[in-house]
Amino acid sequence: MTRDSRGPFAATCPTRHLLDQIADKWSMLALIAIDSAPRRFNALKREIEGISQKVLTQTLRRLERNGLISRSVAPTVPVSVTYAITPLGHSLAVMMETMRTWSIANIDSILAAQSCYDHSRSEAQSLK
Amino acid sequence: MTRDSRGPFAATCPTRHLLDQIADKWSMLALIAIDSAPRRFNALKREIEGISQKVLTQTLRRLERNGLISRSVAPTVPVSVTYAITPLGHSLAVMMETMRTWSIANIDSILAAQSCYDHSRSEAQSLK
DNA sequence: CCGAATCCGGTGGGATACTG
DNA sequence: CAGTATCCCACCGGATTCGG
Repeated sequence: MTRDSRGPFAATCPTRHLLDQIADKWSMLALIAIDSAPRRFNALKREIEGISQKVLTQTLRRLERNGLISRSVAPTVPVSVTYAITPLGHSLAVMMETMRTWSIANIDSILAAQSCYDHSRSEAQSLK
Repeated sequence: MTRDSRGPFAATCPTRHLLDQIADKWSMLALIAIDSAPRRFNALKREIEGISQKVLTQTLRRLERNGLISRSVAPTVPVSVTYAITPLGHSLAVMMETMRTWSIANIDSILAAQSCYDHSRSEAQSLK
């Protein structure tokens, strides 16, 4: 965990560092959502189906800490908080969008591979 | 959790489905590693610093199930198992490589944002 | 060498209630 | 509205052992 001269998989390389921070589905989804337009907290919570408010808060904090989104508070009553993408975050979101496109184009191949795999496994199971 | 017509963040859309499967750092690292060249199990374990053999096995199984890598067993003694990338997996790995390039180019910005964020937080802490 | 199986501690994350 | 605080439990993943 100390030597980092052996390539892109050493524990201390930039790739690992980035992956540690944003390689989870909630971060990516939140980034995509905010990239399309600035959003309020509850709007995001409603839009990202299945996320809890606790996890959303944690996710937004981490994205903000990494300089990928910005958080601005309007001193109204009650307070309204808006999250917006930063230039850095947008350049990352572009790649997320590419992945989104890819997933739509290749979902059928993946589903087919899954059912094929599961099918061959259940066969092996039955003749045990 | 049932209606998927409201856009890319509904629980059942392809993006979510893909993210559920591969949006973790180990999957991405393993995919990049295998994409560069076919590998044996222990070679991967040695290369991907910090992963346990249990988690590596789980990760490889999931990638295989999704048709992103292939697993071939050579009937030698002892058995030698080789993992290789599939065309589908390669097309995904290309994007992972793009992210890797991005992370190297932008790691300084991220690190700067982090220390800036942490610094302002510790200030707020001290005058509480 | 490649993996399956078991045990087990830590923690991620859900549910709920409360605050400014 | 936008969180924070607390409880609590499932499951993730590490260590170890065993098998082909």
